[in-house]
Parts: sequence; structure tokens; C-alpha cells
Amino acid sequence: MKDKLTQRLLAALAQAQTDGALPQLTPPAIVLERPRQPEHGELACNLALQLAKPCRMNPRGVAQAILERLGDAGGILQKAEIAGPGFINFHIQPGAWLAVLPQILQEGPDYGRASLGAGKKALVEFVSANPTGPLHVGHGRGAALGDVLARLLRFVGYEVHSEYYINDAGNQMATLGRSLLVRARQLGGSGEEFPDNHYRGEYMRDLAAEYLAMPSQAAVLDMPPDLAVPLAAAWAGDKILQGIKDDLGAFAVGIDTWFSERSLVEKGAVQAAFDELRDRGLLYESEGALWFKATAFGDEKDRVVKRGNGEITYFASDIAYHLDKFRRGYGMLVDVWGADHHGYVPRLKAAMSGLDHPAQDLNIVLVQMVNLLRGGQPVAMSTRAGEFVTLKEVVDEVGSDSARFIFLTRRSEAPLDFDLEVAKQKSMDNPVFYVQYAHTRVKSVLKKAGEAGVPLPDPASANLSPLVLPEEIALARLLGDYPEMVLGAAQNLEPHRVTYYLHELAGAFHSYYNSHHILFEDPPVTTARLVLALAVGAVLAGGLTLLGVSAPEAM
RNA sequence: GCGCCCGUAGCUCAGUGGAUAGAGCGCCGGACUACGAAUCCGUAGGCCGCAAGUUCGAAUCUUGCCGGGCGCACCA
Repeated sequence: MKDKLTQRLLAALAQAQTDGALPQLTPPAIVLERPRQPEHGELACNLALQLAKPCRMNPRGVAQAILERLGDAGGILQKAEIAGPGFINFHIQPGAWLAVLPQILQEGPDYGRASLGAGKKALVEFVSANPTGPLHVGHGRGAALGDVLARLLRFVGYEVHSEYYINDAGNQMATLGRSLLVRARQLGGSGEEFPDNHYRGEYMRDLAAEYLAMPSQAAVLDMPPDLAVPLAAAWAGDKILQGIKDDLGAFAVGIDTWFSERSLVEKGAVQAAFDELRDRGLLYESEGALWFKATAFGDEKDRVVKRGNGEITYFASDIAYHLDKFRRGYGMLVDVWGADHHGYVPRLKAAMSGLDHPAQDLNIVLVQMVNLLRGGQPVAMSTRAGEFVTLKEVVDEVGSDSARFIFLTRRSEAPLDFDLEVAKQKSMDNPVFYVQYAHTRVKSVLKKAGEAGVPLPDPASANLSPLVLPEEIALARLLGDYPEMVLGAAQNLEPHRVTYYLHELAGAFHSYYNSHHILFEDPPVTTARLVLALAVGAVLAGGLTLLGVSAPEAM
């Protein structure tokens, strides 16, 4: 609808210029908005306000010149009027909104698909937690966000892959190995203290017990630390990573590539990145360390890439890693990070800029913490003691659908309250059930229609003119908004727009359903309303699919 | 001290420079003898943290304050 009207407006504007009623100017982007006040029509345009100044005319005069040449815009306009300071308000023929219904039913799951990405390759990296312990709820939020971002970008035309970066090269792996060995020796009765700053979670005891149970591995305990620690670390890391893969799988999160930091180091990628930076004069030595000139690209201080003791920093391998992503042909990178890493953003962008990859090609989405509640009361979690609620526990308790949807009900930068009791409820309090219930209602109507022998309409030829109620036109308008909403969510990397939209659509349908009957009306009315209900069901299903949430037939 | 994020109804939060700022929860009061009441309808509730500025127009952009969170490593 907006597209149609935009075309007509541009044509009318051009005509006005040819006629000499308006000066020759390149027109601004046409912005059509939904006014809040019904008396202001269904769409409004500020074109005349924008043109008034460059044309040196008063806005209402500009509007008049355009309107005179717009006519009824090919039959879609009921009336158009100039209002306020110079808004043009459009009253659309109610029936014109209904044209989207057969389109939705014809396109089905593809309704809303776009070609914004034009096949450009995009890589979405998320979670990327160290394989030193199971994923917790915070990781779950990042996982839901990253997974849906990947789905959204794919839907609007990018070639998308998802990736998990495994931090398996740093000294935290050695810490993991030592943690396992100490726990194993304790089980053997060594009576030693558990060292500070090691992984003291309960899962380490379980791992240690499993480790000891394997005779071939138990021999490692007698080896000197230099040999034992890497072996123990590798074993524990693999074990924990497998658990992470299982947990993400149960959470309907698909990861295309598991990318090992160690592999990057081993193939010399970090050295290669150093060489490139050095060639550009962006590295220098000072105080025994090697520094990157981050200040040359907007960071507030220069950053160490190789320490005085010869070890590379995490930052160094991250430069190599992101360079590798670009080298693999991805023109758009999306990283999902915990918000506590936000101070790290400028330096990575600086490094990429220094290597000729514009900062805007590296999109970093920051995700805030999750406050876990049960019945309104905070659930105690202590990372220090290694006691946290895992993603698996949450998914097991409330289900993947509920957890995913609720994780996406807030902007990622805003902290999220996640109440386990609410997430389990089957009521209005729980937005995912509210939306899924709307979908099952559509399915239920169809089932009933089948039982009652009511024929299903052919969307292509059905007569929709019986749809005259304001609620019906409003539903059609809302359905027509879906493609634009999806595009906006993808462009701005904001999946929460989808959850909000679905909640609104579900609400509009629930309300309609409660006050009007779809079946058992005059046959032409029933036919038309079935088309509307089918379209609502299709869009609800499409939106839920984008979120990786099921659209059940019955609940 | 410096930087980033946030400040919108009692609570949790939407709101890509537009007209009289929205939703859910909570409170109170209503609606099933036809498609699922896991729903719906109604009432009440606001100096959009404060103050300047930008312009036809600001919750939105700029600056300065106030308040909260998080960062400020040769950790990851």
C-alpha cells in the first residue's frame, strides 16, 4: 500500500514540476506514516513540510499543488486532505487494504521475505563461551538473540552462517585442566585445598568422577603437571563443549561452524595479522611489549597485542579471528557480546579499520544481563562459587519456545527479568502462550469448519467485499505491516520488534474473535472471514518461525 | 576521574524528527446456551529524570547537570 501510494506521489510531484507549479528539485524520500488519530486518515505524509523551505513556498500551497495532480491515486484513495501545518492525510478505500490477504495466502511462509541482503554473505557469531563450564541463562539470551538475528538476516536476503568461537587457546584452559586434576585427586582422598580462581562448580566434581572412572585416564594423575594439565584440559574441554552443543541443540539453536581459537594460532594467523599491521606502521614496541595504534582509529588508548613475556593477548587473536572472517568472504559481520565487554568494541573496530575493513561492516550487538526470578523473587546465583542456573535447567523447566520468546521481549541492551513461574504459565501473563494460542484458534476454526462441512475458500478468487468491519480492515492493515516490520528488525538487528508485532497481531485477532463469528454466518461472510483468519494464521506462523518458536495446531 | 548503556503510567517495558505518548502486568467493574473464557470489554493512572539549544515540529538529535548499571589490564 505504501509502495503504491509512494509511486503515485512521486508521479504527481514530477507532474507539478513539469507544470511549473513547483520548482525543479530532487524530491526527498517519501515518508508515509500511520497517524495516531483516526480522523487523520490511515496514512499521512510530511512531504509538503519538507519541500516548503527549499521551494520557498508555504507548506499548504505545496501540498495543494501535489494533491491536484494526485487524483484518487488509481482508485486506492477515498479522500486526501491537507491538515495542520501541511500534512497530507490520506483516507484509503477500506477495501484496498484487503488486497494483501490473497497475497499472504499465496506466498505462505515466504510472505515478508526481502532482498535487502542481495545475497551478500553475513556471519553471525554468538555465545562463544569458554568451554570451561556449562552455559547459563545469560548465554541463553545471547543464543536466542544470535540465532534469531541469523534467521532474520537470512529471511531478508543475506547468505548467513552462524558461528561459535571456541576460546581454547588461553590460559583459562590450563586452569580448567588443573581444576579437574585437583578435584580428581580430592576424590582419591588427597585432602588438598581447592585453589582460588579455579572452576569450583559442582559440574567439575562430576567430571572428575567420570575422569577417574576411566582407568586409562587415571594414569594422568601421576604425571608431572607439565604433561598432565594439557591432557586433562583437553579432555575436560571436549567434554564440556559437547555439553554446550547438546544444550544449544535442545534450545533450537543452530550453529554452522565451531571455530577453534587454537586452530587460528596454530596456522599462524596471528603472526600474519601482526605482519599486516606492521606493514601499515600500526605496531610499535614499548616497555617490552608490542602495541597496536588503536588511537589512530578512535580508541582512547593504544592496546597491547603481545605481552612482555612473549604471550599474545586475547585481543591479538581476536584481530586475527575477525580478519579471518572477512577473508572468508563475509561482507557483514555480526557479533553478539555480553554488555560487560562494551569497552572492548572501539579497539576491535579500530583494528578492523586499520586493516581496511570499515567499522560499519562489523556490527556488535551488546546483550544485557538476565535477572532470574521465581514468582517475583530473585533466584540466588553466585558466579564466584560457581553456582548458577544453567541454560539446560531453564529449558528443561519452561521449554524452548517459552524461553526463546521471553528472551526476545526486550531490547538486547536492556536488562531482562525472567520469571520462571511466568514462563511456565499458560495465560495472558506469558506472551508466548498468548501468541501461540491465537494461532491455535485459527487452526481450531479451520478444524471446526471441516467438521461442519463448511468449504474452505479459494483465496485467489474469494470475494472479500463482506469484510467491512473496522476490526477487519485494521487486521488487514496490520498484516500488511509485516514485511516492513521484518525489514526494520533485520536492518536494526532488533528481533524484539518481531515479538512485539506478534503480540499486537495476536491481540487484535483475539479481540476480533471474541466479538464476531467466523463460521455459521452467511456463506459469503464466512468465506471472506475464513480468508482473513487464514492470513492471520499464516503471518503468526511465519513470525513464530522467524523466532524459532513453534506454531502449534493445538495446545 | 574518563567512556558506554539506561532514566517513559504503581511495576516491567515499547515507541527508526511528526499531530491529543502506547502495551502488558497490577487495581476495580463487567462478558460464555454457536467457531477453545489459556480469551475479551470497560474505568483509573504521565511536567517522557532536570535545564537550555537545533527547527515548521523533540520522548526521539546536540550540550550541560541529576540518578542507576557496566566498563576503564602486558585478564579472557
